[in-house]
Amino acid sequence: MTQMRQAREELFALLEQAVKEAMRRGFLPTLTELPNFVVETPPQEEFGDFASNIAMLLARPMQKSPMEIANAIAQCLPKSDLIESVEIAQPGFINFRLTNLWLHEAIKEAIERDEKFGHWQIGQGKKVQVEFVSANPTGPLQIGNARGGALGDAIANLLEAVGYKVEREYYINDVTMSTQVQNFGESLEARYLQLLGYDVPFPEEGYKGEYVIELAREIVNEYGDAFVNLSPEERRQKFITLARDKIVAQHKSVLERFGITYDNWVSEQWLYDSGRVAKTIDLLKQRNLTYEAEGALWMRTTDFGDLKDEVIVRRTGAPTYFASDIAYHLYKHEREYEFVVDIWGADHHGHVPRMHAALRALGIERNGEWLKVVLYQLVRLVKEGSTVRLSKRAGEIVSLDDLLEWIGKDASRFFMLIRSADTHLDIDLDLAIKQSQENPVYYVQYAHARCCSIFREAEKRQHPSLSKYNQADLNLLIEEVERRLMKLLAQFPEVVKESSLKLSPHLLTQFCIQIADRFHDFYERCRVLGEDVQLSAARLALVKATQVTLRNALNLLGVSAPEAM
RNA sequence: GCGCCCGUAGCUCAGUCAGGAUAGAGCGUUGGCCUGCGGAGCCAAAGGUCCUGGGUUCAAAUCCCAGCGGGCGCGCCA
Repeated sequence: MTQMRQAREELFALLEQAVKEAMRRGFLPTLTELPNFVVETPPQEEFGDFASNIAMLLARPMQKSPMEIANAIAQCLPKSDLIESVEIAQPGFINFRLTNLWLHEAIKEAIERDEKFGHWQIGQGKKVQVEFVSANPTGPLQIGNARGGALGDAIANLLEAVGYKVEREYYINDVTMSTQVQNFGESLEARYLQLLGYDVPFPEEGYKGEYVIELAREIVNEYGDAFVNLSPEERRQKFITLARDKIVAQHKSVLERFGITYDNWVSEQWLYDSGRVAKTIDLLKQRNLTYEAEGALWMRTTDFGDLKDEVIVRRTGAPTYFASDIAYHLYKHEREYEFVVDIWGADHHGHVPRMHAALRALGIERNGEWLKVVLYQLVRLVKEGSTVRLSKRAGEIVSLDDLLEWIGKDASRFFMLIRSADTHLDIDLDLAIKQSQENPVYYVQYAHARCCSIFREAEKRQHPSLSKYNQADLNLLIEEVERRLMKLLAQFPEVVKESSLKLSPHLLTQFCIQIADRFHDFYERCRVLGEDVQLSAARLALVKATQVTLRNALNLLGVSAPEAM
């Protein structure tokens, strides 16, 4: 139980008691049931620490004005050493200003729990899965994949923080008979032969990127002309496999540089080879969920909320992507996850109702809570005020490698998580590498480094407060900036919980910026290492709590928290 | 045509799911602050038809309906 939660719940209970007492004394009409009121953080500092809307919600059933009700409740509030003062405000809010006790407890909590500060046991160790990036092995990962990666990994971190056991999974869309994989293998084959001096045509719809030539060169270096004399079928097959393996290895490597390590890599081809796709199709048939039409096999997804039925086996006899994806989700289900999260680009949003329909049809979906899909919108890069244009046709793409080279891992991840997933994202490359306050990544990391620097300075000077901050008297923190900072730090566990349950890391990113803001504010006004040892110790405790909070928050986002910059 | 996402300050966006107070933040702009722990900083000001129009409500950026604008999807591609 965090201090913030505890304070909130205590107020909640006090309000309930007060209403009952007011009814008993006849100040208010008697109701058998109370409405679902809230105790929340008010929008402005001067309204106090917490506010409740209970009086306004009671106005209708009680046939009295909210102000009148609020007054009656305030009069009947039981005494509590939590509350400093209570105010009634138009149109009927009850505002509480609390004593600083809970804030002090929160600071101590941060210092004591250290890297566990902000963590919860909500997940009770249940197993969940987050699947993300899952690109076609036909080329380098791009900035869109980077957003998916940053999101997926941060969401995984957040779910871990609230107590789930999380597996990160990458689904390789490597089906060799798929048009794209075939095409890619053929492109690679053509480049290989061309490098060896053969005059072969490049496939018309082939992958024209420079990276294909580079891969071909690698193969020439490793295998020489060993594939020239194979039969065309054999050679093609060989190249398709080689292409897949090489690209998957590259993906793995660049994702590691991006700070992402997966627990599982699942191959779509394997779903076929192991018979899972065929079994899935049989299962759908058995359950009478399919019908044949126009030479293809369809699934009745419309019976389960989809807009149109979907083909699962083509006229050619080849199963569709939808079929293997059902097989894939059945495989996920077999592994007994409490729920699974899929991170997809917004261009896949048409796939969402299909998958939900299929899972409902198979009885896997329990009230829409098992498969959680997070869709993210496109990312654009902006440089000198204009969009960095991408032309896939010309083979010019901005890859994740490029992004990492230009702005580095921390800035990439931070910016990818600064907005909610379902909003378009512009990343200003000039801003992202700027080492100044304008750049939020630096601003936040700098705040952390500054906390560390204060401790370094204290050690250097052997400041006597250093050994005392663990038992500091936090009552000495009386400045408004100190209180504001404490209040924000106290919110951290709830922010973690909320961003986790909403699968919304950007809430945490925004929180980081706020902390940095208030910390710099504090730093500017309050000297930490001064002559008053007791005061210094108290402020050092606040700095430590800030450091812990920032470090934990940044780590959840996958951004490093440097001790010096 | 149908479906999904977005529309909030000059710019980029929080806030919308769970309706509450004078709608917030960062950047930019303007003006100010610094001899001590990192100026890689701080303060202040200006800046808004919350896309439009209806509806529900004591109360709407938030919920409902109808439009408008932008993006995406609607394939026996993945």
